[in-house]
Amino acid sequence: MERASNAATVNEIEIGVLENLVGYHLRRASTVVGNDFALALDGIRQVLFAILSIVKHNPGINQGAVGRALGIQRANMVSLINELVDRALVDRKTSPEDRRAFSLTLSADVEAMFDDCVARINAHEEALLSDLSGDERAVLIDLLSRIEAKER
Amino acid sequence: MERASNAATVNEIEIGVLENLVGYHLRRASTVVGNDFALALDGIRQVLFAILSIVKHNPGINQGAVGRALGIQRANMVSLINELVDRALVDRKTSPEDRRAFSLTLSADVEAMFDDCVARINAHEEALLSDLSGDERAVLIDLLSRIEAKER
DNA sequence: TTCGTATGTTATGATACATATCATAATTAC
DNA sequence: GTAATTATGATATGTATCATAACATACGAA
Repeated sequence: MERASNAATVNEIEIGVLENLVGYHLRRASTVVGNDFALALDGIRQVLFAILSIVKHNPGINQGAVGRALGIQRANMVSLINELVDRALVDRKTSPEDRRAFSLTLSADVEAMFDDCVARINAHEEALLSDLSGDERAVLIDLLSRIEAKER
Repeated sequence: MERASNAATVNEIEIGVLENLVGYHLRRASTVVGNDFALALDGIRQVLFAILSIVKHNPGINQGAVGRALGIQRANMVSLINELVDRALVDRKTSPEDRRAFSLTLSADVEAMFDDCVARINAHEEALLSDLSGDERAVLIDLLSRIEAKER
């Protein structure tokens, strides 16, 4: 290969206005982190871990509330919770207070597995953010949170 | 509703470790921006605009190179380019230098439409980033770029 | 000329995400 | 207290994203 000065073949591709678009960089960075997360966690997807974290910190919560916290539609929560229940990571029993709803909790013995996930995630984030100082990481999370707040 | 102090019903849901995970916030922020992009652009998805930008700034580029620049697999580029060609936004002709490849260029009269997209995107980003100063936006893009560089 | 590689393509499957509709149960309004 | 409204989980459906494997054709290098 290496056919002279053809942008198609070389690494000198101009991305144009994309360069200054926050949305573009968010997308790319999010994908990079998501892919590395998948490699590091092996089976526990980002969504699944997010649900586990919500359930762990809010025992007895129901599907709809988890979905609302994470921006996931009720309809799409069903199979996600099924998946977690099938894998014995989450216990689902009908709520005593509301017979329509399920009360979700982490299954027994999942705490240790959860902590292991956290350790792997910390290592994975550490690897991806090794170029960023502690201050920079805090600034990043702050800036991202302020964008999240614009959701409608 | 409003059933006493049940986390499931109130807005006081603890997201736990997610709070400090860059990956989580990247995902949420990226989704917020992506959804607003869709509302603002009406029909031109983020990917499609990204491709248009690459083609505009690298006339004659081929599909594979565009995909490499954007992190899109060759196989998945096919239907995306088809879509742009069908909508008369991109011209595709076999490259004179390489009969396997297509030479991609913006269709005639698409420049104006492209500029209109840019204007809408700028307005949409301005709305989402209104809480961030110019410095903060620059810092954000810098931090995101440094994460993107970790792709493997 | 042959062999390895690049390009575009097709097929396929997993995941993500939105919408509409439904039955049941709970809440609110009257 | 009954009726209307709303909430919850579920099912079905469709679109978009993204990865992988396999193929034909064309190019480049040995």
